[in-house]
Amino acid sequence: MKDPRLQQDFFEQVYAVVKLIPQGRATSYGAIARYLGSGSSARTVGWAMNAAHGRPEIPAHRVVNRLGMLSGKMHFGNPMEMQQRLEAEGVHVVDDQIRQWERVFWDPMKELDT
DNA sequence: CGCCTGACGCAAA
DNA sequence: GTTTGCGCCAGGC
Repeated sequence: MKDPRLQQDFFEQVYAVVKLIPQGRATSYGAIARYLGSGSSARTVGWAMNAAHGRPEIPAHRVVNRLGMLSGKMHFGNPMEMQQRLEAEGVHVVDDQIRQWERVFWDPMKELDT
């Protein structure tokens, strides 16, 4: 990501991908980072989500770490909100971990790859 | 300014 | 096989 303009839009790019996540599916910070070309900036994606608060358009609950763990649930107003929203979409969560993660996982690289 | 931290992820020890 | 450390980008102090 050498273009400063793209860096500026990094968050927006993250949001754009997150908004594309289908209901009942979830992806990982790293997957989004790789899709955006910054494969090793998964943390920044997490930071972007942190800044996504107050953005109902952005289903932050559908973004978890690469293991399918709800690592960011504490950053929701109510830690259970993330899990509840996932469950409401048919994604079962046990012990802060998504069940059948392989099936639920939505890889933008794979799904949106041109 | 420079140093530290963070919703992560991978390599190395 | 488990634990530690570093990189990535942005923001706070």
